[in-house]
Amino acid sequence: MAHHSEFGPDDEIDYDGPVTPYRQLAAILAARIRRGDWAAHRAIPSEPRLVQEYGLARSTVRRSIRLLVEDGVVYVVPQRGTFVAGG
Amino acid sequence: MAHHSEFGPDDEIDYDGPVTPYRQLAAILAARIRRGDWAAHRAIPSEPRLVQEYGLARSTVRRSIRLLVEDGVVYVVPQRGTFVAGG
DNA sequence: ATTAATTTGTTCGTATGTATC
DNA sequence: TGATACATACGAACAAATTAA
Repeated sequence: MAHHSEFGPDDEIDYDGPVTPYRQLAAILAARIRRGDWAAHRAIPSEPRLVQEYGLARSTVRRSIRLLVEDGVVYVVPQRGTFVAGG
Repeated sequence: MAHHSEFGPDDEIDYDGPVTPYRQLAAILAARIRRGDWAAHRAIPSEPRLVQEYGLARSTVRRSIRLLVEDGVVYVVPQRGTFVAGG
């Protein structure tokens, strides 16, 4: 039995589940940030990188990032990258 | 002779019987879920798919699903699909 | 100074779900 | 029954800015 919640972020996208892929990716990235994969004001992987890593379309990846921005988890610098928000 | 109850769910809709088609479909789907065709939190076939598979109108299919929701067998996620309920 | 590579920004088209009328 | 709306996902193309060679 896993030690995370029923719909918690795993590391794989589930297309047949009730949670949309873009929300799954957002949860995954948020979890990785909390876990400390990237520190505050450090860049998370680029959009093409996330596309490759999770097998999603870029438009979907961008939707995830938009969600994370709205939640104050990350911020985007145009033509530069997406960075972990923080104190 | 079949090994299910007298009016139990078959895999075909009987239009001449006493049970309404939408209740038949609901029973069929419930049986398929019990049988393990789809696990908990997995999507069941889409409405258009069920329309095609069972030769029913979409409104009828939706009525079946509503019944299954009321019975706690499945739950619907708007703009996403219908999923098997489960602990 | 040029060029190429990288990264986000934008738009279009197609497909599939459910929701609604 | 049929049509339309809304949300989502994929794919592709191009623009704009930055950075590195």
